[in-house]
This record gives sequence, C-alpha cells and structure tokens, in this order.
Amino acid sequence: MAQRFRGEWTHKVDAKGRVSVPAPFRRVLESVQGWQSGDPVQLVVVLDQDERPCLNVYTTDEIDQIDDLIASLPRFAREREALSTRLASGAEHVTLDENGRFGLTKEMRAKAGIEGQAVFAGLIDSFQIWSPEGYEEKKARMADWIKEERDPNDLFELLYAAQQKYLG
Amino acid sequence: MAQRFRGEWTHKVDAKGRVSVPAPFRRVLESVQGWQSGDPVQLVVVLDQDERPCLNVYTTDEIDQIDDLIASLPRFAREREALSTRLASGAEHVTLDENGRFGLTKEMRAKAGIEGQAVFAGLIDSFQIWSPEGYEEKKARMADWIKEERDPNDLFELLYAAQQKYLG
DNA sequence: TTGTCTCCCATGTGCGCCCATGCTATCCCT
DNA sequence: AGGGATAGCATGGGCGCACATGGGAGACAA
Repeated sequence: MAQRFRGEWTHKVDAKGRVSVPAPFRRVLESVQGWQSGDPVQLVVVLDQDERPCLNVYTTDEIDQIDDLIASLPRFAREREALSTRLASGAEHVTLDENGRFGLTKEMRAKAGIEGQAVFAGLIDSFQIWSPEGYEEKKARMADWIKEERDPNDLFELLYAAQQKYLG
Repeated sequence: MAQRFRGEWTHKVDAKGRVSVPAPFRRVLESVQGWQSGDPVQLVVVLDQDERPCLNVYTTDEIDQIDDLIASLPRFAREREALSTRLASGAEHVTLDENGRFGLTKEMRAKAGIEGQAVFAGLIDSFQIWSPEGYEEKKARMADWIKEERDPNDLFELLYAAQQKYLG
C-alpha cells in the first residue's frame, strides 16, 4: 500500500504566488504508477466541488480514475459536460519545480481566498489547500456535521454507514 | 496517460479574428497518434450540438472516435442524421500557425457570439470556446443543474449516479 | 480595387527554471 | 552525552525563454 496524504502544514505564499508542497506529500505524489527518480512531480489542482474556498489536489493516478469515470458516460450526456466543467475547467495540471514548489494563479488564489499563507491538509488519497481562516472554519463545520449526523459519537459508525450506502 | 484539457483561459481575439490556443491545450493536441515535433498542430472546430453560442474543439483522434460512433448507429436513425449534420456541416478542420493561433471565420464568431475576447474551457478530452458572458451563463446553468440533481452534498455521488444510470 | 485569410517577423512580459541562503533535525564521531 | 558536520527542506531572487499579441506583406476571391 502506497503512502497516503496525512497531516497539516502551513506554508508561505511568496511574492510570485508560489507554494512549497510539504515534503511528505511530495513523496506520495512520487509514488504514482511509472514515476522514476528525476522525473518531474505532477499533480492536478481542482477548485472545490462544493464551491467552498479551497483547492483539492490529486495525484495523476487519482485524476486518471476520475477521468475514466467521466469518459465512461455517454459522449453528449448532460451529466458528462456538467461534471467535466467542474472537474476540468476549474482545474489545472501542474508540475513542481526542483524545489517542490508550484505557482498558484491569481484566479486560484482569489477563489480559494489564499494570500500570504496556505494550509495543506492531508485527506488520505488527496489533499486540500486552504487559507488559515478558511481551514479553521472548515474544521469547525466538519465537527458540527459529524455531531449532527450521528448520534452519539462513533466515527466508525459513520464509516460503516457510508460503506453500506455506496457498496450495498 | 496523456495529459488532458484542463483549465480556463481568456484570450484576445485580434482585429483579424485570430485567437491563440492556450499552450497547455496545444501540448494535448500534439499528443495525438503519429504527431511529431515540427508537424503542424491540427484540431476540429464544431458548432455546438445544442445550439448554444459556443464552439466545441476536438483533437483529430477524438473526432475519429466520434465519427466511428456515428457510423455505428443504425443507418436511418434520426439521431444519426442529426449528429452527422452538426458534425459535418457545422464543422471545420483547422491547422494552427507557428504561433499557435488560428482564425475564427466571421460566421463562427457570429454563431458563438464572440467578439473581443474568447474563453477557452477544458473538458478533459475536448474543449469549448465561449464569449466571456456566455461562459459565465453556462457555468451558472451547470451549477444550478448540479444543485437540483444531487441530493445533498457530493459531486462524486452524482458521478456514481450517472454511472448507475448509463452502465447499469 | 477592396476585403479576407495566411504566412512571417517583431515585441514585451510573465512564468518557469535554476542558483543561493539559512534553518532544523539527524546522524556520527569523539 | 555533547558537539560538529551534513543533508533535506522552506524560502528568496535573477535570468532567459516561451507565449500571447500586434502588424506587414503576399495570395486569392469577389
């Protein structure tokens, strides 16, 4: 089992809009199919599907899987275009420089509300980038949601329910 | 896996009706079967099948697949004729100049409502060209549609649902 | 001619590539 | 255990090239 994205880091956004991807995350990005030492490290940055002010980042393997799902839909289906618009138009293919950095475009920064600092938060098979304030708020909301959704308090119960829902 | 069309760019339409194809899109267009460095870059521009004011652009590989798809439909099916009409009559085979530009005919510009600026929007294996206003409207519609369609919260849920619908 | 499209050449700017710096944590040797 | 060397990492900055855009000259049609 490949390593996964775990942990939180806060990094600076420099004058050119560049951010360093946390080194442990780079290790994961390097673990994709076919990557070799020396190859440029690649990733895909996607605006949040729920229009929250944050960016979702995927490995190329992960995004290939999503692309394949979409490609499996009928070519002119409305769903296909709607999903592609979200997952492709609001996205960007990026390669890291030799220091493990990449540039966030002005639009991306604006939509994610990111200025001087960016929080990198691992989500197992992807990670997110938030402004420090946005991230605090998200964490609070998630905690609330978990409390509402489940009584009483067991995360594993939630996981089990989700499994039932999607895997039958 | 080849790179795919991702991201949004807004480029100018010059006095002669020319537009620059975003460089990352050119890279994808170059990735078609048999292309070599130095070869002219080719693409196919098609008027929208739903008669929206936009242009759909495909790689030559992709258009071949669509042609095959149409050929596989029953010869007298209405869908077949409708699709062929759009894809043949309202389509144009184009090669880029050495700066990565091509000329939009007056007719194309008129039908897509494009004047001073053109928005290029990636859709994984094709991309679209819109006027800035038209594109904003489309995105709003797509967002509305997604909101209606899915209960309550995850875009990927919608993706799974679409798969169920089409693939059983 | 006039208008339209195509092939070149020109230009400025922004982004990506590369080199540099300082910090920290780890390891190794004494 | 302590101290010094070292390697990995976050961050800064400079420079050059690729890219977006403008315009001129020629080709072809009306």
